[in-house]
Amino acid sequence: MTVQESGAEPRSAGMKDVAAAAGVSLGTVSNVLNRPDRVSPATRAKVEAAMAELRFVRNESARQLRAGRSRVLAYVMLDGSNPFFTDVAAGMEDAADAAGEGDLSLFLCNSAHQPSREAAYLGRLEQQRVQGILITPVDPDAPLLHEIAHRGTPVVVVDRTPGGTAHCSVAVDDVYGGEIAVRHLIEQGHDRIAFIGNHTTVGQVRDRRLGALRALRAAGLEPDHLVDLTTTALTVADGRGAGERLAGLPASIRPTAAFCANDLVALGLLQTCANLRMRVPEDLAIVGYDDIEFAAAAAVPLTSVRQPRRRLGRTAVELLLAESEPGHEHRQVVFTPELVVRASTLH
Amino acid sequence: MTVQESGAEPRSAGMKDVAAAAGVSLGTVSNVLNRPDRVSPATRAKVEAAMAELRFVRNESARQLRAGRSRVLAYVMLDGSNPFFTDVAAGMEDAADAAGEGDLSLFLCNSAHQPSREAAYLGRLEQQRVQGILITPVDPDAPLLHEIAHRGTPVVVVDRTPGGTAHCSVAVDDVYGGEIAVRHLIEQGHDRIAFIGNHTTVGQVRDRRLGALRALRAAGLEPDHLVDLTTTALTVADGRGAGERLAGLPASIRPTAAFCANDLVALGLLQTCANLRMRVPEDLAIVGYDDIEFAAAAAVPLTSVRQPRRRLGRTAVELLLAESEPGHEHRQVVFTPELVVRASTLH
DNA sequence: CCTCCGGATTGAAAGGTTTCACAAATCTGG
DNA sequence: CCAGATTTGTGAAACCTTTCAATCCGGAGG
Repeated sequence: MTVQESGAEPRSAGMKDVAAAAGVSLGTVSNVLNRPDRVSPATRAKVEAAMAELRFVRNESARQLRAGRSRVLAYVMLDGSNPFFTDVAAGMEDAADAAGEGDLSLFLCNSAHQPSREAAYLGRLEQQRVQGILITPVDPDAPLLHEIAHRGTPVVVVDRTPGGTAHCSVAVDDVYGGEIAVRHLIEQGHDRIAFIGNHTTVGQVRDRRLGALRALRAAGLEPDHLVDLTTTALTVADGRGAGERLAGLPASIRPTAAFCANDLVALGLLQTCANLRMRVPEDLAIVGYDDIEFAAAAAVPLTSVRQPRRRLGRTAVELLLAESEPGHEHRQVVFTPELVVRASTLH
Repeated sequence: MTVQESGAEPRSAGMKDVAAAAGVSLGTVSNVLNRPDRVSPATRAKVEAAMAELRFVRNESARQLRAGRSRVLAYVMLDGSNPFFTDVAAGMEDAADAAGEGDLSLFLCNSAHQPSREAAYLGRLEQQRVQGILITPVDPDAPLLHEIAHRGTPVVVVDRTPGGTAHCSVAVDDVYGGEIAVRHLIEQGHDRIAFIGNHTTVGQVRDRRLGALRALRAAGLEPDHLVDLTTTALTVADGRGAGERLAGLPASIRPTAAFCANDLVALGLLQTCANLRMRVPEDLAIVGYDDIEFAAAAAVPLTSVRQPRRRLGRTAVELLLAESEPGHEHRQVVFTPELVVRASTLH
């Protein structure tokens, strides 16, 4: 009963072949695929048998060509090895699964901070006529994003607040996040606090620092109670380096607490403390940012500012899907972060 | 000079429109795109101007339809939030960039351990006629993979060793990895060693444990010098739990060292030690597996078995691209892991 | 002046699916 | 047994690009 025994695959079978094998017309095969209820059970069975026999695989390119748009969403992530972004992506997957009824896939693209790679992905995605692009861009104000949106592919900016209102976006209130972190430290009795991060280069970090200053002001402390330890990036190594500089300060002016621009930095700092026998939180209290899984898993569990990562991702997808609705207006959604207090700040 | 001012985009321009606008034939536009040297500078300029004017975006679906194959690779990853896999993916990106001359993109799909999601992605990718699929499967012996490969889409299995020789694969020698880990512990004077992991359910973990036993045997120790603390998965929480069980053992039989099936478990164990005031490595030496970035960044930097993660990814892509060569034979590449010794095992 | 040549351009076919107006077959109820 | 409604099935057009054989043209060589 098998149809062929030769080893070499004939060029893969299309609907035309299926139609011929089943003795029906092309249109009927299409109906079996797309509107099974419009076709009698008997013919449907015949067609399905033929499809199995011929190992028919639907040709997505042809479908898309006809349809004009694909059923694919893509997230161009800034850094695939940062747990923060993978969690955001997980939220997107959930939303895509839920919304698409199995008919919507999410592809991930990692720009790894490289503008050229980001541009290459964007170009490919646009040519692919994807249903929409989610992106945490290297540069939130790059004109390419506007162009793409303007040419008709919906774009949602994630975890960045683009200057204008040209796209939908989701973000977290970083000023507030900085504020609650430092307010907590002040409440714990600290009044000389290190800020560790690259606030001169990254907008997010600048905002967190502004929040820190606001908390000081609210407590009646001068801005110089915030001691800047500037890093070049936000890696564990940067945290270690900052820790050494911190330890090198004379005890009279050394901060008793540190607010780190992200958890990686905080973990690096924590490691230096362990090396130098500084006790956490007794000698130095530490607050991180992001509340990645490893923050809770550290030797001294880290107090951290939690961002609703999965929620961020889910919302981004929802905004994206809403773009196709008739009278769509771009929305800027801002979430509020939350302080998670753990041992690194509690005596 | 602009062509239209109305707000609504007319359905996006195709090559036909460009040809009309430039006053040339369709074929010429195609030549400008694909074989620019075959076209005179003058006409090329005209055509390029028209493309810019009309905001022409090439339609990838139509290209693919004609070409029969796309220039996309995809990695279906088992767990997007495990740094191990994101590093493997980074290696793949490098290789794809290098090999494709900007003409090959890698998309990431996260199955998150869910067979249904994995199957959905595989179906979509096959229908998309991607150039090849890289996958760390939920179940390495699932028949679906064979079917796909058999229907003509190249498949490379990553970090798993499928039973047969039906695909190319890249993996790491887990038996050897287990062996060097435990040999190291033995050399440090330990002779009662805990093994922490889910070796009954995961092939990789089973192999690591086999290696551990082999090291014991080589040192003339009985297998019962390995104390199994079985976990349900390999998370930080599992590590914490195992740590508590370990601490609960009577001192007379309590192991003085632990070999953890991955770094997450080791980090969890380390945290419990910190809580319970067990010193590492004095009271308990710890070896992890994978050497993720956080292993080095832990409060007590972890000794760990390093897998060549990026190399794994690069090689996988190379194997995949080699599949299209004429007389291709499937290859099983196995890498050798390497022990990275840090403070968690050194007095 | 004619032929031939090579570079530039053209036109048509092909690739696999979806859609839609339409034909055929079957059923409803009078 | 018939008109009309309903259910099934058909055929052709359309989607946009690439490819390739064929045509066109100006110029070189005879």
